[in-house]
Amino acid sequence: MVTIKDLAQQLNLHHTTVSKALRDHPDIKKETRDRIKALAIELDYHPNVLAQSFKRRTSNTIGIIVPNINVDFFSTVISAIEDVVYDAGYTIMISQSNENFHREVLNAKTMLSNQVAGLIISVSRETQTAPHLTNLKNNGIPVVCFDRVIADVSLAKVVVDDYQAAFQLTEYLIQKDYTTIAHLGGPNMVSVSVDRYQGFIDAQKKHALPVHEQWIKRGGFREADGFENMNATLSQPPLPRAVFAVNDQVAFGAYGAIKKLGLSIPDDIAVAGFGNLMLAQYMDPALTTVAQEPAEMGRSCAKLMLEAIQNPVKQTRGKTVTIPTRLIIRAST
Amino acid sequence: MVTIKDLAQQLNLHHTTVSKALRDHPDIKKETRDRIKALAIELDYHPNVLAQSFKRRTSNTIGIIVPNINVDFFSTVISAIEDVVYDAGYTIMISQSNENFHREVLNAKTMLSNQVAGLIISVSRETQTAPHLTNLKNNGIPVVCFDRVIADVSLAKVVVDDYQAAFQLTEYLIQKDYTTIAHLGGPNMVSVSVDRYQGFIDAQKKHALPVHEQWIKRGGFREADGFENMNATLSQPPLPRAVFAVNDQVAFGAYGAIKKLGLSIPDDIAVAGFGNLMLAQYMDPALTTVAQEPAEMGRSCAKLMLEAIQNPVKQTRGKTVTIPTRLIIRAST
DNA sequence: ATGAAAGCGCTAACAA
DNA sequence: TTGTTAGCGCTTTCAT
Repeated sequence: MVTIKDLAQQLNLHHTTVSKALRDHPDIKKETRDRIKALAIELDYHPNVLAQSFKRRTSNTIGIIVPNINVDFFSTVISAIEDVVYDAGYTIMISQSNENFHREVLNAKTMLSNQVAGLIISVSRETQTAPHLTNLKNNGIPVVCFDRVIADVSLAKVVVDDYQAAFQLTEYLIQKDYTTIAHLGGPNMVSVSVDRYQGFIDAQKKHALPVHEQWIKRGGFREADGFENMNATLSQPPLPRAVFAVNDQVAFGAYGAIKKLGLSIPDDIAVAGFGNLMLAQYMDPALTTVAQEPAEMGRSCAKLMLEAIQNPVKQTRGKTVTIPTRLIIRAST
Repeated sequence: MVTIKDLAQQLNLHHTTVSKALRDHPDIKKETRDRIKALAIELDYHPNVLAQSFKRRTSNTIGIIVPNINVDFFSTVISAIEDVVYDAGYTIMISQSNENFHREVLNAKTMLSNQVAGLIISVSRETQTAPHLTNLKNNGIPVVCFDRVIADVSLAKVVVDDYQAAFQLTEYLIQKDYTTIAHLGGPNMVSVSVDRYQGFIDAQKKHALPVHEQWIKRGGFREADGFENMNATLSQPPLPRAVFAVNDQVAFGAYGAIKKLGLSIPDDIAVAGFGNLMLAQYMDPALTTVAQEPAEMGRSCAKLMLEAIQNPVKQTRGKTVTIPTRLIIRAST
């Protein structure tokens, strides 16, 4: 690998001169600068970014931690983040928590050790406190949480208004005359589960509908969880007229359980999800759901991060951006 | 951020002693080592990985370049890579070429500048030569290509036998008595397009079926490309009895075009894809396709890379790993 | 306009 | 067993 010293030697200059020239420092006169740059190209010089970052005590890398890359929502967010930060000269470093708090803490440590310029994270379902994140903040590294967030005022956040979206969706169901509605919820302590659940409850209260405990289930975010919980619901009459699932995967699981009994969607039981996975439109029947605009979330995360990096003082403390959702009505309701 | 010098000072030791102790160097006696480690934990010391990598002249980062993270196939591969290399102490740095050769070259340069320990790449559809990759090789950085590869003997590769899989799928169609088969192909110069096409052709030749030029289309990898090319095929009678699409997305586009005319799949025209996206099983009718085992590909890429890093001499030059495929027969044929 | 000196945090070779 | 010296490639400050 050719270094600035190699360039300097060949041109009988000092390496500091070369360093300045390559960065267009006004000290160096145009002619010298041109000679240096020409040789740099000729010898295929690449700056050692590690050395630069080391010296600057911060890198051009933005860390991202998600439960799993291989989830449409997360990969779309990440893709959008990369698109934006790339244009600003940053690269992204990714790790997966695999929904494991301990691993998430290790990931955060690695990000710190790697002197990332900032961290964008959607926390694992086990994560309930944020010392590993505030630790980064305390070391001057801005943190942006998205989607699944932690209630900590010092962290910037990009979220959808899960409560509002769930409220709106539930009202729509009620207005369609589905007055008995079951809920297939997510894990207890995850912010999105809680907020969607609360929106669901409050919409029913607003319309003076009784909430039936036996129609409220909790579980995971996966198809299998939806299948299992829907089976449980179906085995305890009376049956609800509609089901609101915490996300689309869970709704797909519910489809399986309902169809297995030979019941019709939506004639016997209507189903609504949350997230608008690509699959949702192709299901039979197509699934009513809430679009979350993950690309928009990613862009917001990236912008917020770049802002925080450029503004290390105020660091957009606790700033929260809410991305609008869209109710998408399809044949399943 | 606390450094080894801080630790050294507090313990009245030299920082090199601390450095050795933290790395369990046998020079340092157990008692001193324990004192040092205890203080390191107490002060929440984190090694500056950038400084370490800078010194070692290589990082613990493995670069990944893909056309787009937000494609189920790629995100699954990446997820598997991360799982494997994480256990070996590596992190991953990702960038997207967005199917653009120029950007891919820049990405590769960035990876080089960042002193990545290795690069794993699936090339853009515009990429036909590999100087940017051999350049990395020449700088001692191992390169592993996967799925979409470049014919260059010096690069390690992880692929599926696209030719063989397409051949097998085509034979299956023929054996089902679909004797007139159209092809919705991918871009001209991409390895997977070419190989799948050739398998398709050769299987027909083997069974002495004539190949009709008007049933061979070329295009992109997206749903819209499939829709467009299928429309073109449908507008020029006679119609084929079956269609083999270069991938599942293109097959989905074909579904749209066929259904729009009120034709039935598979009664009027059978459809087969390639890739086994999650969607494929949910389509109506469920899509016959070829499973590619992306997670398996990812694990192979990671293993090959770790091997190459540990073995910088032979560097697994041009070694090729072929991942088996599975023909998945569903209702669309 | 250019050069010299110093140092970022760490490790390796050598000295005590 | 511990300490000293030197240097990775780069940038910043100060001298020439």
